[in-house]
Amino acid sequence: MSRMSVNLVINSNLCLRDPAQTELGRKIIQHSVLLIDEMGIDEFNFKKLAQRIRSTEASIYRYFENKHHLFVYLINWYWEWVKFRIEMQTMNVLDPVRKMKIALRIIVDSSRRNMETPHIDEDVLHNIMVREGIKAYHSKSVDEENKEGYFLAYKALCKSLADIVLEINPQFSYPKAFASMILETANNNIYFAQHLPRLTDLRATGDALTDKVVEMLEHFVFKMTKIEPVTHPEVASKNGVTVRAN
Amino acid sequence: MSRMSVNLVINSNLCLRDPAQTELGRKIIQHSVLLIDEMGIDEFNFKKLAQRIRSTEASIYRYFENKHHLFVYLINWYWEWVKFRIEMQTMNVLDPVRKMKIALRIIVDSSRRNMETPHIDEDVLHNIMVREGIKAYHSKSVDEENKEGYFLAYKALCKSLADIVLEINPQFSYPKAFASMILETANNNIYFAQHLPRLTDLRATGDALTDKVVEMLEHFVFKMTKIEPVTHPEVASKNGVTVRAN
DNA sequence: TTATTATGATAGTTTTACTATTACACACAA
DNA sequence: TTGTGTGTAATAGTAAAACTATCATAATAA
Repeated sequence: MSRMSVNLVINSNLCLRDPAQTELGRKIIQHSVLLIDEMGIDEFNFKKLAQRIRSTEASIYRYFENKHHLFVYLINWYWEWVKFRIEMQTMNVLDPVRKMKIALRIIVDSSRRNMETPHIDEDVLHNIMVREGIKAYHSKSVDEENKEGYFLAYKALCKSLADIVLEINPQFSYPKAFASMILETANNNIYFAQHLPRLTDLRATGDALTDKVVEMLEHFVFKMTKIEPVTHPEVASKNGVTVRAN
Repeated sequence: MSRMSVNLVINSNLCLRDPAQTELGRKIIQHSVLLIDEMGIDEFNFKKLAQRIRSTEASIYRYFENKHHLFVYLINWYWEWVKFRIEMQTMNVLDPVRKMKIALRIIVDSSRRNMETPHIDEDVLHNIMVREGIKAYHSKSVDEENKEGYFLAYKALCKSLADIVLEINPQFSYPKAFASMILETANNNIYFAQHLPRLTDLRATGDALTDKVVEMLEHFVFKMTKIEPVTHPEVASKNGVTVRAN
């Protein structure tokens, strides 16, 4: 099987010149991912990045207005990548429940068995997303940035997931809020398990953690959308639940 | 009815000297809340705060090591305040469902009908929490800060909520993950409704939005914890759900 | 060839995030 | 009274961050 090499299209407002087109641009992307993972977005700056890739601050500023734009570019790339994988892998799947399971695994997992972009380490980018991705769209300047279309990829991803929810249960009342909740909860529980374990029930690391997060999200999704049969009728009856045919 | 004036105890590691004890300290807290709300935490700095309160940078540095500590102090104060209100208002409530409803309203709403701390505008602090609160615990330095106990208030709040979940359904598999999800979802959906409406289904502002968020969270909680009777058996049967006595 | 583009080298500015020192007002204690 | 401690202000200064500007040069396209 040959390796695919896919070029995701990222909102061109986010960069002054397309970094995917040049050697230096790709180096900027590649090493900014690695550096931000190493030191966090707060410590990261263009001077350190320039030193790392043996270029200059001025050259980097020719690609990105500032580090926030570069950061949002990376987060956007991540969202596009997740959306792309979900679309690819659910393309010919008819059963919405199977579709949802596939989507959930992709959302939680960064494993790159099926795709490769040479200059981006998707696993490392996933780490950044889990730890600090939320900062891309929580700031005083959201509204302006939103107008520039910086968050279109996330909104599209949310819509994809919401659509699967509606396929499972067309009567579901809050498909978009539920979809965004699942997306955030996926990242949060990885983060909490790693750093603030009192905020989650999941105790594991690496692939085992991935599996547990997926399992939990499936439990939430299928309980909320009422696909799973009620497995504990004794609890249900204790709480006064009654189910009757119409 | 007389006004209560409650002094919440905040982790003393977060400040160099207790700002609640002095005139300048209280001014720092009061106006940092207002300034951060106005300009966002990124634009905010001690120089601007010093100018606003007609003091000096050096004086503010005697209370807080840096602006991140001040920020986490404020977020901590918020968590303590929410926790305090939940404890007060559910103290003599036996029914866990009523308890949950009270807790959810407090989590979503910042209305200060029942409490007052003269130098803190709780509504404005709630705005900050909704927009940027998440930044308090998403950084490269979480682990060190967690060791210093900076997030104890949030963990305690999460536990309170998880305990109510378990009171409603002692068999529930993920009480803590569910509690943290609800806490995050409350803030996120207010934020999304205001700034990224494609990420939620709720369309409203002000008190009407508060009501809708509470309604949605109740729907999520009671559907997940299986307290509400199944109201749409036709959907259930369509999805092949069967309920049988043991 | 000439013109254009991409990058590098260098230098400079402004703002941020601090640190250090001194002084002074005020309370309270000996 | 003197002395001690506390809280605040004033001032000055440093190091790094976040840019901006200019010029040289190498590669490349017309």
